[in-house]
Amino acid sequence: MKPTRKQEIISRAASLFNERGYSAVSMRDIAKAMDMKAASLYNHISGKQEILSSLILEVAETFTNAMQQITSEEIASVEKIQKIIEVHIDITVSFSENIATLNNDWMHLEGEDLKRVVKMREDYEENFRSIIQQGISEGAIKQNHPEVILFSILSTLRNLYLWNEKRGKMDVNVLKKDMVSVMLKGIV
Amino acid sequence: MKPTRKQEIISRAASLFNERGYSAVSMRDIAKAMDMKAASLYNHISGKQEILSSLILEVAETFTNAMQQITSEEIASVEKIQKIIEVHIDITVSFSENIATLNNDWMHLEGEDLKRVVKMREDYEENFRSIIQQGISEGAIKQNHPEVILFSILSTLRNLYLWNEKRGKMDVNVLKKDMVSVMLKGIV
DNA sequence: CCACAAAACTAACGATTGTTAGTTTGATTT
DNA sequence: AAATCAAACTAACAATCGTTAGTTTTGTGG
Repeated sequence: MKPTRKQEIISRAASLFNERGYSAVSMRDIAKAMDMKAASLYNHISGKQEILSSLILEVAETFTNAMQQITSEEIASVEKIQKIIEVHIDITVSFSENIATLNNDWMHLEGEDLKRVVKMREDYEENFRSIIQQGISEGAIKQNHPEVILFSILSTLRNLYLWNEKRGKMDVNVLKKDMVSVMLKGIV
Repeated sequence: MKPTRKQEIISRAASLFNERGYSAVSMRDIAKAMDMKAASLYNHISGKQEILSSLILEVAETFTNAMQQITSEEIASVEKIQKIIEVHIDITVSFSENIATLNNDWMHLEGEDLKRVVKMREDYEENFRSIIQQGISEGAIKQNHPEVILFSILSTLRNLYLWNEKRGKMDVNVLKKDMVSVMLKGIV
């Protein structure tokens, strides 16, 4: 399916947001990238804020759904963490610019959208935290501070999108294997 | 020593940059946080860009110096990585808002400052990469893809600043021990 | 207490911001 | 060929941007 004009606008805007950030990109910048005038954008979208929220909500919901799926599975905690890593890689491949916008510009969301995204993020982290804690109490995960484990893995996963040139040359399955190995078993 | 007026301005501006990003913070916002009018800021600084570049250059040079110090030491590669982790934690404690600005707003630097910061970043990564590669060739580090190791550790370290409320309750030395353990030896 | 300098102020500038109103173009359908 | 409608356009708006010029206030050392 070829993308609608609206989808094109959102996609080009995402590239610009990722280069300079939401606030530094004007509607005229987006229009220029589309080869049109700023006013014409409003035939397709209701405003700058709609571009931001559709970029962010799309990927935030994708992550939420993936996490709920994994949480509900009846497998060992370590296996759940492995699946989280793999699903992060998959989503990053498909939504790399949405993720960049989520990471960098979520605070420019307004009203209900902002609340929803913050809530989804908190829930996501809480689910992840539970998995780690269960792994520790089962003895499958070492007794490090759970927050340190959570933070280390999540930081790496959330920044995967920064890594697209190098990742492009690397097979996704090899990447998954290496990431899982480094994060679960360490490097020494 | 009590801070100069200029230092106060830069420090308050850093807080605002971290909440909303450089582009979304106006000189009038900074002035309001200082309880003065925007024009008065110019008695102390040459412009918005000077605030940004002094925040970023200060911490970028701190990292560069620390890395050069570690590189020059005659210790095992794994020990070097451990020192990098520890020094990142120390610098994050002292310069957390500078680091946030470096991470999020470096692209709004202009001219020579931008070039310098990008160069320092590349050099830093290259030094880190060499240490990892030497560790692998010595057999002290597992044969994962070096870029995966570099990226995983660096992502975690660069995002430490996001973690200040929780870290505040945690002893820095305990944090260092846990971080080193998680990143070097894994979690399972 | 006066002189001087540092640091605040008011006012304004030209540029740019997101957005709206009203109009024209161009393609498709009747 | 006429009618229709989506999608482009021009023009303009009020607000805000970083910054400058010129003036007044504030505090300090002689």
